[in-house]
Amino acid sequence: MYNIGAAAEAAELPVKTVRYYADIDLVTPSERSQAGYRQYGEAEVKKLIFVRRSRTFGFSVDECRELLSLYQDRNRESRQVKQIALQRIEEIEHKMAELQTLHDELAHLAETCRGDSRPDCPIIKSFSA
Amino acid sequence: MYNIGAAAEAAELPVKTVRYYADIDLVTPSERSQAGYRQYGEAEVKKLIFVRRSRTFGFSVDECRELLSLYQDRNRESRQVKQIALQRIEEIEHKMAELQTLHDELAHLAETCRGDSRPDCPIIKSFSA
DNA sequence: GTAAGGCTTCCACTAACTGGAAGGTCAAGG
DNA sequence: CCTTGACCTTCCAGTTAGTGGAAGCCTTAC
Repeated sequence: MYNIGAAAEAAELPVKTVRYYADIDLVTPSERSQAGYRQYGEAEVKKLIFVRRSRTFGFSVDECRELLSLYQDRNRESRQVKQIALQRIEEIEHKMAELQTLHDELAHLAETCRGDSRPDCPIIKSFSA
Repeated sequence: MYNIGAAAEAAELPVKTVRYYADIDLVTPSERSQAGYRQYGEAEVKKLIFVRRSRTFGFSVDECRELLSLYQDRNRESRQVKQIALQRIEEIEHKMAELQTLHDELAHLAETCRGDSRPDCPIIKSFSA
């Protein structure tokens, strides 16, 4: 069992955020200690990690709720799970393509910058033209 | 010259957001029409697109301001431009790796779902275990 | 010339945190 | 046993980045 601090560290999230997720019933601790401390198990930590990754890429908290439910709702039809997953995958692929573009733009910028003190990155011209 | 609606469409951003960016002086229209309409040139539209891409991947508005200034501030030292760019590239690569993980998780989920009405995606077990 | 659609400002609201105060808990050291 | 420091609690206020809607002006098309 993890206290909130340990769970937050394991999931690479701020403690405040983990507490917030508990408040909104997105990822709730499996129990409370006598003193009222939130206690998280391995499964909850995995959920937190999954949520962090999903949030990082623009899925709203409500979408995360839906994605999480893919894993949790055993009554959901397999077909429906598959459909939602495929839809999200498409979005992710679009995001990846854009991220690649952003990456390439910055890489090109970095490359063409000579790294010395001359303030004449060629890309500046191409952009402001 | 683009009116705000055309600029927003070209940049794939909501009109409201473009207006907001003007309000906070992130991307300002190059001029106003007699009637007070915001007028955007090609350069501003490119900036809007750049901002949208950057925002999509977790750069804050203030970070976008910095990234934009890489393109605009001709007095900035090339070395400094390069350093900021390289730093952001590292972040982007990290984001891409996580996005890939998320993608693979969902792809695996979709694959292992049989697509019929049986609610027994194997990944559910692996997750909740 | 009037109706539709786009533009303006302003103000209120939302989502998703984030910071800080006031105070309880727990393990370690003196 | 007691205290000190790190960690936990709730509650409330503030922030960021939009977003929705009202009231009203502008432009184009029939």
